[in-house]
Amino acid sequence: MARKYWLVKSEPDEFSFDDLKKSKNKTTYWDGVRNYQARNFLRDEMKKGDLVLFYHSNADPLAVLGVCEVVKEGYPDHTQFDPDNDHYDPKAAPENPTWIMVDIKFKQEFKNPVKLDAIKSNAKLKNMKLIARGNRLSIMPVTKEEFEEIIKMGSPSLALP
DNA sequence: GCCAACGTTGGC
DNA sequence: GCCAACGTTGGC
Repeated sequence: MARKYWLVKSEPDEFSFDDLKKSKNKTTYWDGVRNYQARNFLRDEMKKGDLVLFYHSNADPLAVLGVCEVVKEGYPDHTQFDPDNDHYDPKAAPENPTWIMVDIKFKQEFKNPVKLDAIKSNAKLKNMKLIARGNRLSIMPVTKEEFEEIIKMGSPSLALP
């Protein structure tokens, strides 16, 4: 199976790219996704070794900060069972979890964060879901071509395996 | 802070 | 199963 490419959004006030870099083993579990379409990506399609663009939403600047990698495939998001957690879901049952998370690991920080404006004005990126009208998905697939173009804009010298 | 767009909920 | 109401997202 060929490697897939993704983009995840995070509000840096909640969890920033820097927070990921400072996490233990530069790895975190991607909890709190409560959208079925995004859940299906987490559960069915994100595989170990897939590469992920890390985007800051509701932020200044609005930009892709760098790249991380899926290091653990979909497993139950424990926060759905925790009444004290903001993402608690009273309808979720441990024997049949509704919500799924993966683990991602920091891989590369861009020299130049790739700003939303730059993405919008790049003709090669005009079909990115990120800039589609009304898009609210927090996890979305990115094509190989789009991924490579973003890399080129962010860290021209970076060679990816 | 505004508001358009979208997903979810719940009454019928 | 429809759809109005509501809550959330996220750029501006």
